[in-house]
Amino acid sequence: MEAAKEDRRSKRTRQLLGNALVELMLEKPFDEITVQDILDRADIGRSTFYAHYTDKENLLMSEIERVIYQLDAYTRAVGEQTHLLLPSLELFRHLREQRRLLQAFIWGRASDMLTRSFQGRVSKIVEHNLLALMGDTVKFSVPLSLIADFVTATFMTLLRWWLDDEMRSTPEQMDEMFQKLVMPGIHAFML
Amino acid sequence: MEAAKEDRRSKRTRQLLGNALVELMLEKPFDEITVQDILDRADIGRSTFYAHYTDKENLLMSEIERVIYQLDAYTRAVGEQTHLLLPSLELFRHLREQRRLLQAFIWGRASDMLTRSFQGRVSKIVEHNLLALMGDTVKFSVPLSLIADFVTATFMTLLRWWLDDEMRSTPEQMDEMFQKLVMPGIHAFML
Amino acid sequence: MEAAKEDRRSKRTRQLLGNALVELMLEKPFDEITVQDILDRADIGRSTFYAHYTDKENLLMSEIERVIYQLDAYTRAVGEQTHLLLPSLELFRHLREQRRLLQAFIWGRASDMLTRSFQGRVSKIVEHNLLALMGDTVKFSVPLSLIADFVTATFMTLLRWWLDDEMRSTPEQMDEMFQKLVMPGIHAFML
Amino acid sequence: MEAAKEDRRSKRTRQLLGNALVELMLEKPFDEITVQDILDRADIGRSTFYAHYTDKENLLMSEIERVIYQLDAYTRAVGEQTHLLLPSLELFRHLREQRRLLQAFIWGRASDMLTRSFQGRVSKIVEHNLLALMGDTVKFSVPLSLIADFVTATFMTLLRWWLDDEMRSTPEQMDEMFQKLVMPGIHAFML
DNA sequence: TCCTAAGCGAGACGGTACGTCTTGTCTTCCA
DNA sequence: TGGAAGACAAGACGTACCGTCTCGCTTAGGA
Repeated sequence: MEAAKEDRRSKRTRQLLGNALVELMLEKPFDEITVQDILDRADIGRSTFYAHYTDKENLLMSEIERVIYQLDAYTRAVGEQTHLLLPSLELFRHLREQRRLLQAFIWGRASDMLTRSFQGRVSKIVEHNLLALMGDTVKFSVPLSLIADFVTATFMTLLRWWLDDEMRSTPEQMDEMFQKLVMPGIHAFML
Repeated sequence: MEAAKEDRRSKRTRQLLGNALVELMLEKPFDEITVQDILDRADIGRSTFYAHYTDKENLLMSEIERVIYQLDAYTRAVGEQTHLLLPSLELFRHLREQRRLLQAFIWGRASDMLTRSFQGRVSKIVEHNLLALMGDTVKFSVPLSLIADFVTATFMTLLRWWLDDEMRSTPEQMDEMFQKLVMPGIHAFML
Repeated sequence: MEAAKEDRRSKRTRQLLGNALVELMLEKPFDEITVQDILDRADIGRSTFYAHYTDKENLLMSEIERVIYQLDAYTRAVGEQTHLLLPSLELFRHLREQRRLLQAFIWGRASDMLTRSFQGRVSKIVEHNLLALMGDTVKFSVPLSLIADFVTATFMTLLRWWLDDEMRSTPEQMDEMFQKLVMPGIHAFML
Repeated sequence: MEAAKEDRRSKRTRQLLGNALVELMLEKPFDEITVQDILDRADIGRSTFYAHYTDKENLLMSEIERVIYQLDAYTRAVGEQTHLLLPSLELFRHLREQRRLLQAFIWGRASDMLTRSFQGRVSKIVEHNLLALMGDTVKFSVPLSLIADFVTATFMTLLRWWLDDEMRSTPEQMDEMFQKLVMPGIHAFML
C-alpha cells in the first residue's frame, strides 16, 4: 500500500497549512493574508500548496468544513436530542473547546463563510428534528428555510457575543439565552 | 461659500462612481470588481477616483453610510414611533424603495459590511427607544448590545429572505413577521 | 495695436517661467523637473503655462533659442570676423557672462538639445564665413556639415570642460585651445 | 553551482528584454518607449522585468555596458596597437558589425548615455596608450581628461555622421578621417 | 465712470505610465 | 517520484504627471 505514506504525508501537509491559516487569521483579516504568508508560516513550498488546494479560499472552506463536520459528528455521538430543534447545548459545549479556531474565524472576518456553511447544516438538522419531533402534523406559516436562517443567525450572534465576552458564561447559560431568544419566536409561526 | 463650484463637480463625480459601483455589484461580487471596472463604468479617470476615495472599500463604505443616513433621516422624518424598539415598518417600507441598492449589497457579498454599519445605528435607536419607552425602570438581564445585535441580525435575516423572495410580501407582512420573531425573545429578558 | 497690453503681461509671465526653469535646472536634471515644480517656482497657474507653451520641452527650447539668438546678435554686433571660421573668442567672451545659464543646461542634462540647436547656428556661420573668406575657390574633401559638426562638438567639449573647471581660464586661453585643437584638423581637409 | 539553472533562464529573459528595447529604439525615441512596450515586444511579464532591472534606464545602461564591454574585449583581442592613442580602425571595424545596435542608440536619442559611457573607456585607453607609447617623458599642457573628451567627441561625431550616411565609407576611410581630424590637434598640446 | 474682454490662479478632471504586489503555472533540482 | 525552490506571465493596485477644462477674479483699455 504505497498510497498510505503519501496519504500520511499529504495529511501532514494539509494540517500544517490549515494550522498556519488559523494562526494567521488570529493576527489579521483573511483578505490581508497572502498565500506567501501561509507558505512561510507552514514552511511549505508554493507548488505543494497548489497541489492540495486551488485557492486561499479553498483552504479556508476546507477548514470550515472540517469544523462543521466535527460539530456534526460530535452532536451525533452525544445522542439524538430530538425534543429540540437544535442540540444547542451540545453545540455550545463543543464550540467552547474550539475557542481558538472560532476566534480565528471571527477575527479574520471569515465568519460570513462560516455562517453560510453553518446555515446549511442547521437547516438540515432543524428540518430533521421537526419531522422527528412532531411528524408532519406541524406546519409553519413561513418557509422552513426562513426559520433555519433565523435560528442560525441568532446562534451565530450569541456565539460572537460569547467570544467577545471571552467566553465567561457557561455553555448552559448560553444555551438558556439561546432557547429564550429563539423558541418563543418560532412557536409564534407554528400552525 | 467658495467651495460651491468644486462641490457641484465633486458631487457629480461621487454620484457617478457610487452608481457605477452599485451597478457592478448587481453583476458580480464586490471582490471581483476592479477599480478599473468602476472607472470604465463611470467614465471617470483613475486619479479622480483616488482624489475622492482611498479605496474600493472606501467607496463601498461611503455608499453604505449614505444608505444608513437616508434610512435614519427617513424614519426620523416619518415620526418618532417610541412605542417600538425599532421603527421596523417604516424601515421595511423605505427599504422596499431601495430594492436595487439592497440587491447590489446582497449580491455583491457586501451585506457583511452593511450589517456592521446597520448594527451601530440599530444599537443607538434601540437604546434610545428603550429609554424613551420605559425610562430606566426597565432593565435587561443581558447587555443591551446583545439585544441590539439580536434585533439587527433578525432584521437582516428577514431582509435577505425578502429580497431572495423578490419582495413578494408587503412591508406590513414583513413587519408582522419581524415583531413576532423578535419581541417575545426580548420580553423574556426584561427584568 | 491691441495686443500691446497682453504682450506686456505675457512677457512677464514668460520671463517668470523661463527663470523658474533655469533655476530648477541648476538643482536637478531637466527630466526630473515636473511642470508643477516650474509653476510653484514661478507662482504661475497651470492653465497659464499651457497658454504660453505646449510643453516643458517647448519652454526649454524657447529658452535655448533665446540664448542662441542673443549669441548671434552679440557676435554680429561685435563685428564680422571673417578671417575665422567661427568668432570663437567672442563666443567664449559672451558665454562667460552666461555662466549661470550654461551651468543650468549642463547640469540639467539639457546640453544635448543646446548642442543640437548650436549645431545649426554653427553650420550657417561656418558656411557663411568660408564663402566670405575664400570665395568658392576652397572646397572640402568632406561635407561641410561634417566640418560643422566637428567644430561644434569640439567647441561644446571645451565649453563643458571650462564650466567644470569653474571657468578659471580666460576667454583668450579658451579660444587659443579651441583654435589649436580645431584648425589643423580642418586644414587637413581643404582642397 | 546552484545558481546555474536560474542563470540559464535569467539570461534568456535578459536577452529578450535587451533585444526588445533595441528593436523599439529603432522605431522611436527612448523616452517615448514605455515599459509595457518592452514587455509586449519581449513577451515578458511586468514583475519579471522589475526582478531584473530597476528601470527602463537601467536596462538601457545594461545594454550600453554590454556594447562597451564587447568593444573593449574585441580591441583587446585584436592586439595592442600601442603606437596609437586609440585603436580607432579596430573600433570602426567592430562598430560596422553593430550597425543595427548603434542606429538604435542614435535613433533612440540615447547617444548621450552611450557617449558618457564611451568617454570613460576612451579616457582609460588613451591614458594607457600614452604611457605605453612614450613613457612619462611626454606631458600635455592641458589635462588628459580634456584630451580624452576631445577624442571621444570627435570619434562620436564621426560615428554619427557615418551612420547618417548609411555607412557608405569603409572603416579604413573613417579611420583616416579620424586620424586627420584628431591627431594634429593633440600634437599641438604635447610638451 | 462703467463695461467688457483678456490674462490669470486655482484646481478638478480624464488619461497614461509607473513600480509594487499577489496570484496561479511551470520548470528544475534534490532527496 | 514527489516536494521545495522560485522564475515567470498576468494583471490589479495606488501614485505621479500630464495636458485639458471650467470657473471666478483682476485689470486695463474703449464707450
